[in-house]
This record gives sequence, structure tokens and C-alpha cells, in this order.
Amino acid sequence: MTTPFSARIDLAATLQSGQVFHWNQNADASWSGLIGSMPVRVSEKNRCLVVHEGDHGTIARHFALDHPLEQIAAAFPNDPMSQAALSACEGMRILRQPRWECTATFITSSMKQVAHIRSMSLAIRERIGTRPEGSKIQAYPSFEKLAGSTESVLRDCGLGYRAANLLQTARILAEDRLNLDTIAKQKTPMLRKSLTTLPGVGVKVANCILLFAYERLDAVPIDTWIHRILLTMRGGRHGTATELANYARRRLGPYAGYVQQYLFHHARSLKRAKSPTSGIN
DNA sequence: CGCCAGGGTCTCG
DNA sequence: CGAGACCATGGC
Repeated sequence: MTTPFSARIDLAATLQSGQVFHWNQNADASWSGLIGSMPVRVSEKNRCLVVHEGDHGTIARHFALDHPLEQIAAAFPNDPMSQAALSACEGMRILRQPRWECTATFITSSMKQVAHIRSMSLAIRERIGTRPEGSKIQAYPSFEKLAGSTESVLRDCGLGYRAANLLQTARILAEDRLNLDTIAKQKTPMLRKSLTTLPGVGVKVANCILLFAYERLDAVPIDTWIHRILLTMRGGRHGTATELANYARRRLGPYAGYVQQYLFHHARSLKRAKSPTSGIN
């Protein structure tokens, strides 16, 4: 136990909002997980982050304690849905994720519920990953290691038709036909185009990767939830994918990705509250 | 049991 | 370009 950081955070919202899929809450309400291969245990005290285990600098960076939440909140659109999400999720942060791990988990995410993305992530870790010293769960396998795996092993992890995509992407990276670090200097539209060359990465998944692993806080992943919300904001008026994307960018402002994440988590929280039998999904 | 899930890709108009 | 079929799997 050490002195808390001073930055405000809602740890549960941050870790359960469908950004990362491998954190576990302990009996004492603290959270255990990995940042890359570094075991971490953190908790919340007076809405601030307390470190029990792990390097402080790495943790502060991963949890994006430098993001200006007040400025971001002030930039939220002034409509009922956005403001409701803002007050419900105050303190939620967009994590800075390791690029490969984020890319891989969102390749597996298509047409899957959050609960199942989690189970696939845990299965891949357990089956192919390696266990850091003193960690309960295993680290996500590197793309080199995953490239040496097989499609049938990945199907055993529950990936279904996504297995081939993940394997092929891992091989492209292992053969250095694309470098996730080198492309980080590209401007957002070009970076999005680079990411979508990877098998299993379309515009939606690319926007998740841009937002969660490349600090592009204006990137807006439009999944089924956000799609419905945007339609409601437009008064039920339908449109093409590109029209909706343009609308989202204009409507949600400079921190559109943040607004999107708050809307997503809030909408899912409301639905979970209606069915108490279901756990965290 | 039927529906839906943080969609991508290929085909066809 | 834009719309539709198809893709596996599990939670609800």
C-alpha cells in the first residue's frame, strides 16, 4: 500500500467497460491484472488510484492518469444521453494499452459479447501465453509466439472463424510485413488504413485500436450499441455507415472517443441493471 | 429454443 | 460506393 495518486478515477468503470478483458476483482475490492507482463494490483481510495503491486510509472501511464478529465467532461455534447453517461461514468478513463494485445483481442471481438471476448482472451493466455513470476494469470502471447500456434488450437479457445484472422495477423507481424510501432507516427486516417490491411481488422476494430492503443481520443468505434444511440440522437433517421461516422465525429466533438466509451458503458450498465441474474458481461 | 453479440469479407448491382 | 450473405460460438 502506497500513497494514492491525485488524479481522479473510477476503477471499476475503467476496467469493466469493454476496453480490457483480463482483470479480476479480489475479495478486498482491489483489482489484479497484468500490464503487458507486469503483475499489477490496484485499488481505489477516495476516487483515486492506490498501487499495491507494480511499477508506479507504468501504472500511471497505462491508466492514463494524465488525461485531462475535467477538460474532457467540459467538451461533452450538451444533450441528455451524453450528459447522463457523463455523470454515471465520471472518472472512467481510456487506458493506454499495449498495441499488439489490443489489436489481437479486438480481432477476436467481432460478433461477440464482452463476456465471451473475456473468456477467449483468458483461454488464449492460459493455452499459449507465459506466466510472469508471481502472477495468477498468464500474459497475452507475443505475436511471434502466437504465429507459431495453429488454427485448431485457437478454435479450441473459442475463436471460431476468427481463428484464421488472428493467426494470419500474427504471422504478418512476425514476418515484419507491418510494424505496429512504426506506424504509430502516421496521422489518424493513414494509421486507420494501415490497420485495416490486417486480416480481421475492419473500420470498427481499427477505431478501437486507434482509441485504446494509439491515443487517438477522437476515434469513434461504432458497434451495435453506439449505432443505436447515434440513430436515437438523430431522431431515428437512418443513414449509411460513412454518414453515421461523420455525424458521430461532428456531434461528439474533439474527445469523441471518450464520449463514445461513456455512452457504451452507460447503456450496457443500464441493461445489466434490468437483469440482476446476469453478472458482469 | 431463438435471438443477438464492441463485425469483417466477399460478391454483386 | 452500398446492400446482403455468410461466417462460429455462447449468453440470455
